[in-house]
Amino acid sequence: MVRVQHQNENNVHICNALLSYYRKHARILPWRITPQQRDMGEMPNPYHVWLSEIMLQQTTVATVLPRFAAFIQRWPDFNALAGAQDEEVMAEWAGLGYYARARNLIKCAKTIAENFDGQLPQSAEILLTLPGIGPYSAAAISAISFGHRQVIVDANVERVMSRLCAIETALPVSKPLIKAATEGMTPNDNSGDFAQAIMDLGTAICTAKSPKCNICPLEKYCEARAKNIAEKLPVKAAKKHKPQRKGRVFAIICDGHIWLEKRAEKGMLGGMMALPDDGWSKAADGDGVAPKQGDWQILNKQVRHVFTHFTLNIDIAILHLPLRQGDVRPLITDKGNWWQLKTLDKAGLPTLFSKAVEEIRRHLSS
DNA sequence: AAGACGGGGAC
DNA sequence: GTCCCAGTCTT
Repeated sequence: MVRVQHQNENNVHICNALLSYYRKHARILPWRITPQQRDMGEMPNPYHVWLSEIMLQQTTVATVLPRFAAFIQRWPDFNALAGAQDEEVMAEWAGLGYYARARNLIKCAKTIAENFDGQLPQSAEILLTLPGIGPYSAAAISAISFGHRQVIVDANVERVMSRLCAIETALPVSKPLIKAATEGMTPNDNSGDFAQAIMDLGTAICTAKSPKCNICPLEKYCEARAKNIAEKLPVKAAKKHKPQRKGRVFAIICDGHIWLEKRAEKGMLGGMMALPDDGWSKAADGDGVAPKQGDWQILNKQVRHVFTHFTLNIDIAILHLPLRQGDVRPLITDKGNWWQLKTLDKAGLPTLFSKAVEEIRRHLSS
């Protein structure tokens, strides 16, 4: 059909424009090789690609850069990461958010070390079976690491394709349309660079707000630009109201140290070291009840923190507890949980608890 | 199909 | 404040 033929030719032009843009303007990132290096037959380190893709899920490049550097320095390959203590990895991930990623990162590394001889499998189908690797990551890792032809759809691709094709159907209903449009445009060779080209374009030019259409290499192909609706796309479903929650965290202090608990593996902040709380992390306000009897002091300053599905205001309760000389036994609370004694340091804690520890230190030094 | 799941950066 | 981001997993 004429329509399809036209579509295909146009796709080739757009694809070439993107690859040309990437050749000239690709961001230099530590987990990438340049298009020129790829020309020379070089391939990126699959461990680096995998680690970066997991870290980049819902997380910006600027946030990932220092964390990626710390991880590859401490654990340079799958076997090293698989051999690490789980707690060390969780602590190194602290502050990055979405902690299920860290738990799955550990599981995935151990699977690769044990079942795949420390080598990342190449096929997207197998990658998809590994913990923490979904449809996007499986396609991206397979294409970028090993040059397999994959159709890669992330938030950048969704935005760029929605605009290129003037898709006015709202996400996520439009996802199949976007996937089909991307499939028709993805080259047989270099689908990894093609996707990364869209990501770089989406970050630098085809941005969510105030896209720079006047300097876009795809301007003449963009249907949304022609209709002057680029900034309105993609349409998204209305977001839900974010409820407010309140609660309390408890800090037992002894001699510059603090008792922390390891949270359950599942659920919020799962597997992370934490200040004990009064129940706010379980779908409701906290009850304010301390996990251990004593002369608790409530600090004046509250801590506010925004999670994905609720905002939280907590106060901080402090109890000074003398420690017998040399006594480092775990403290057993009235609820039967075990706490571990740690130095009063915000490192290795999720951001909410880092903020709380900051307040506690401020209080103690005043 | 919808909800759970962090945090930071841009405006 | 709002919106967004190289998503995945569970229900």
